Amino acid sequence: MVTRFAPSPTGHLHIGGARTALFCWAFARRHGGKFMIRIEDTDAARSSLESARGILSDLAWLGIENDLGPYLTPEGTIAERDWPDGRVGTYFQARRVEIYNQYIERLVRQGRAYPAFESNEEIESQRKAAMAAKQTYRYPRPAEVRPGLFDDAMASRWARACAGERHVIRFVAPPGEIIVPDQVLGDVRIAPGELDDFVIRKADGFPTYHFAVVIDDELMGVTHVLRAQEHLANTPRHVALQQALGFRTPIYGHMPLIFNTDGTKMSKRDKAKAARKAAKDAVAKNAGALAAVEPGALASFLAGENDSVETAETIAGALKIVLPEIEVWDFRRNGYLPEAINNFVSLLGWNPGMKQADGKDLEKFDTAFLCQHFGIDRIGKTNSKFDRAKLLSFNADFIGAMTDEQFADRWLGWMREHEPEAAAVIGAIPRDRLLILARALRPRAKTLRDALRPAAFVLTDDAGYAFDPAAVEKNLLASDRAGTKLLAEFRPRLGGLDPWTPETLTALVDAFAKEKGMPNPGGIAQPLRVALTGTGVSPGLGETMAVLGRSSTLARIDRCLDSLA
RNA sequence: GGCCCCGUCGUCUAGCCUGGUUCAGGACACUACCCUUUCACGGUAGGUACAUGGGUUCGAAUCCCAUCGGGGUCACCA
Repeated sequence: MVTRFAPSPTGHLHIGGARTALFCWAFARRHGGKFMIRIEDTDAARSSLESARGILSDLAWLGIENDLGPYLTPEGTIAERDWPDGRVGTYFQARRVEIYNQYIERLVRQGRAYPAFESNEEIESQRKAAMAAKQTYRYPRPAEVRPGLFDDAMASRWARACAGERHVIRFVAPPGEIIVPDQVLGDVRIAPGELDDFVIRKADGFPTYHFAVVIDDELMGVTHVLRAQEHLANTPRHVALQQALGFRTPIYGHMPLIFNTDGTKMSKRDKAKAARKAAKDAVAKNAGALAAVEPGALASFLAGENDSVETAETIAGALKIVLPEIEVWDFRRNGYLPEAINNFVSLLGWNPGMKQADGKDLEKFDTAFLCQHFGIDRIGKTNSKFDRAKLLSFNADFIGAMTDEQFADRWLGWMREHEPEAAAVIGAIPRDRLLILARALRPRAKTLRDALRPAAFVLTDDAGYAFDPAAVEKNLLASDRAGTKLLAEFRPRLGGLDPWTPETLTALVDAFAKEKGMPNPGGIAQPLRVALTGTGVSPGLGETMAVLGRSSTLARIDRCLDSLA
């Protein structure tokens, strides 16, 4: 049994693609088969090795490993794995053109395909005319083409093509009904005459998607094809081709689509939309808000003339907003965990249908579970919407389930990749304090990036943070500087505390509050918090002071007191 | 528009195949309350769904039909 994930390397790995890959992989694992990756780079203009590398990297990050096809070496180069007998060679379609051409010629000589010489423009104008007349355009097969015959007319067409005349190769669509067997949807029947003579080799000599897929699925031994439902309409073409070539038809399963919550397709354009909206708001409030963005680019972007992701990201950076995540890379960069993505995405269009011991639905599981239980029979038919809030909750749960050690390591690992400056500071903190920091941050973080915000107080030195005027007013100056006075009174008690731990520090604060007859420790905790972090919001004070250490804690209090004196 | 697919809480879904045990269960989100040193975490409680209309049947979320609604696709892109 062989399943495959066959991305075209024209960008990052889309979250929907991740689900497809995950399911194909899990299905192969479940049945002891092989999982293959094939790169569909027959669109020479749009494909790039860079994209292929990115997709492979995202797949590896998710923990999806292929048995066949390209993979990323530790050095960052792309290598390929083949069957032991080397029967496939390469899994990059652009390098397999000669193979496709052999089959093209075979079909032509059997009268099942033929060169066509109309220009793109001719076809395009005919199509437009048909559309204008509200009719479905179907390429009219030339009268001289006789299905199943390679006669003089065909031979002459072939000769013109071989002589270098610009042409495409079209497939002779079969006359009968086509049945697409689908394990998710059931048999889908397409009436006779629905298919026209579609192109199987482009004028540039590359096969079209339809042709390359059919040849490769056969040659690479693919037995099961799981893909998104947007491909369903293509499948009759593939079945027709398989029959003409005498190939077997793999088992198909078309999976429901994934949309945004508002029902629109999840696409890169969502980033542009979000950035444009934020930018317009910002510029309305303050004309100079986006000085960081090149004016010409900004103007055309705001006018909706383009959806440049670069411009969108520059704007997001300047405005400190987070763009909607669409691709795996976005989630990765924003501090999502692969286990959360895998788990969440598994539930889009599939469900294990099991109960936990407490009777609730089982919906938290890892990829090992998926590899044990995934089956086509439980793939749903209805499209789903990508609910970021639920993903976020899953991510938070995975973070919550970590130990402080695990969190510290993974947080740092993420930071080294995505926030090197912060990593330099946090990485220099001694291990014991780092673990206290992890303990303080972990319950407050839904993503790894989230943890950066409450960690702001350790990212600056003792004189490097600013005091939030409102917080200072409320907690230190109000009521005749009550907070300031308490803070000054509390400060000396820190001097002799031993040991300096979150627990002893918390106890010290509590004792002081009690001694002063406060109803709760807030009266001293809040002034202290503002002194130490500059704001009224921070992790628990015990942890905060423990991470800071005695000298920093005292220095920060002194600096605060001095600034108010 | 043609062809094709789909239709259970706001969202993801269980239940549907093998009608009754379901005036429909879970999760996320939401609301209220509790906990609390800020922010979070946590705890408890709550509201919200079988698209509509016809059949079939003693009985339908479950079977059939129609309507309506949503989606995909109609490239020398994949």
